[in-house]
Amino acid sequence: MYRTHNCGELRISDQGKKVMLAGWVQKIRKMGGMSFIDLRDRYGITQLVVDESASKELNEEAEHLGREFVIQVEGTVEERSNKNSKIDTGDIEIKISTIIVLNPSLTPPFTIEDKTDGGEELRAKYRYLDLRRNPLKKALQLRHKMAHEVRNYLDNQGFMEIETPYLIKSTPEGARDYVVPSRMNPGQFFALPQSPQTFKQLLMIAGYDKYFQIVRCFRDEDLRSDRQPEFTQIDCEMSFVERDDVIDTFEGLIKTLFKNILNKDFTERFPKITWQDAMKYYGSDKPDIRFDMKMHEINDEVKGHNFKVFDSVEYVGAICADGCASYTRKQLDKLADWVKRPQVGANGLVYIKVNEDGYKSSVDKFYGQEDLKVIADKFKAKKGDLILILAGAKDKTQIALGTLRIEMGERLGYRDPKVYSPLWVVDFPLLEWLPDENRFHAMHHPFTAPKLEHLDLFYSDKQEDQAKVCANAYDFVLNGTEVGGGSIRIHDAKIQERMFEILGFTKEAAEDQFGFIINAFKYGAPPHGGLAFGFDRFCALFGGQETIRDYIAFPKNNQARDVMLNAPSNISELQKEELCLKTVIPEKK
RNA sequence: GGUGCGGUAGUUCAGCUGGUUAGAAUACCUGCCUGUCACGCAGGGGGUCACGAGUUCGAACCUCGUCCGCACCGCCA
Repeated sequence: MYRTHNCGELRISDQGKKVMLAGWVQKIRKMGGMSFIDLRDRYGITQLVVDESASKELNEEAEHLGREFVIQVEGTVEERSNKNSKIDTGDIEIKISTIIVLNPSLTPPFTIEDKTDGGEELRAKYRYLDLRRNPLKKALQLRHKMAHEVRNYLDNQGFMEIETPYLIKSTPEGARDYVVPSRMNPGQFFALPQSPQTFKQLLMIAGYDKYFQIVRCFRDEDLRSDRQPEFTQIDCEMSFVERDDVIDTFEGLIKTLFKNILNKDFTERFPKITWQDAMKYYGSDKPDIRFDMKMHEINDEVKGHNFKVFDSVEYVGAICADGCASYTRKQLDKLADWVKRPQVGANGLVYIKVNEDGYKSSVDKFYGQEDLKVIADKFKAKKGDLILILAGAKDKTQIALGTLRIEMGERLGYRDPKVYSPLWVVDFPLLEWLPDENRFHAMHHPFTAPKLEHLDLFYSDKQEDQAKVCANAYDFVLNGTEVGGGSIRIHDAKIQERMFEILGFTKEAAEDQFGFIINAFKYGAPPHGGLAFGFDRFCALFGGQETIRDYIAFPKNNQARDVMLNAPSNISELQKEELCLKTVIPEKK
């Protein structure tokens, strides 16, 4: 037996007990005749003490311990003379009688503390040491609890968790696939799933009308702080449902998570806004509605004043930032530079300050006090507010203004990670035009049903009609992050065939890529729909973080490498031969 | 593919306009210390200034290239 208790559970009520503990040496404080040792495990820290009553041997043993040694001790629980209110076990200490070093440790390359001195790269290389730190421990605990709550809720609702294969067929739509060569089928490849989309639909056709799976998905695309090449979805699908049935079911799940994990009650229904309105008022399909600061078009208010920039563009829009009229010329110039960076892409920035003594704008030459007042009133601007105006092509400028809105919200402290503002974005466009490829692609995925009232447009020959078709799709958005998305699916083989037609598939290509599901639709496919949550993002948001890396035990770095394993790596010539692979690395220009 | 920031002691960083024996904090080692919990005090060791080329009497510092990390844009149905 190594231990009778863990390092986080002993209390003053255990006083006098003989106990055995095992764990890692967090810190040793030598005080001359006596030593204190902080012993750590997953559950907490318990102070061990070796004092004058201990033998010489024990004192010596204690002095030769180092950080992160794994030790086992025996001793008696005693009340401390100096208590430490910062830790749960702070009222007691263990007066130890024996120390056994189970395993020594090299000095770790960074400190195993809540606030470590290690940089990200180093911590990634020694991930197993980083995982000993509290913040990561808490993150993984949160993730475990979330997964547990999800399974519990969905099980109670009658959902079945069914596993689907990881070795599947590569398809041209969507993200780049990770592929796996097949030894037994020389020259051919499996793909790892970007999501179990088609399988869950086949399960609906098979009659498993409530399915879910907490499942790994793979996408070979560039990384971000909230994007990993392998990530986890809570993947769900239901039969005999309409959009609001799905939304209701999963709003229930989300509310349960909020209640049981964060103890937050959401009594109201989550708001629903259309994609159109999201773009119009927030310049984003995943609006952060923790703060208002809505965008408004001001074409009518600004055109016809001989200001060529505004007169010549498709769209002029603005936001009103509370209390920012105090911005200096220098600050405004900097902000103008910021919006002109390629990442934002605006051409310039016009401002109106609402000062005590009237309006002051960067376009006073063209607009009088009355003109500026009309604009300010549209935003209900108060004295001290700052109106920021962008102009240009509508789509691009709305997005740029949305980016500026987020920046101003950030600066004004409106993006508190402890405040949660969930919403549903609905009525996405079904199709998106790809000018470079001169074709449509499915905005969500090619199995998404068009809204019934748009079927006429869907069957129209005109591309401008097709572009107007709305999808029966919905995203769940939390604090400006897309956390979930789904749709009612096509369950009619004819509509599915039409969809592939619009997407530019020949009959043969559609048959080749998706024949299995088109065929399945012919054998009694029920109406169905579902959604999938990005589980890593969900966990990160609940933990108040923007980056998902801390919520994944062993994540990849920016270059999609595992720096601890040093993977990916080369394989042997024999392996390559068996897999019919030959290395050809294209030369760089 | 692109933009920005960065790479100096085990670690996190400072190092100004090119001129030093390249510093600080922390970690580590040694000694002292009987109530610490960011213990304290004294001392010590520790550097391929990412790599390569160039400019210069002289480069951690300037130029060019390469590599690596992070954030973002493109991309991610």
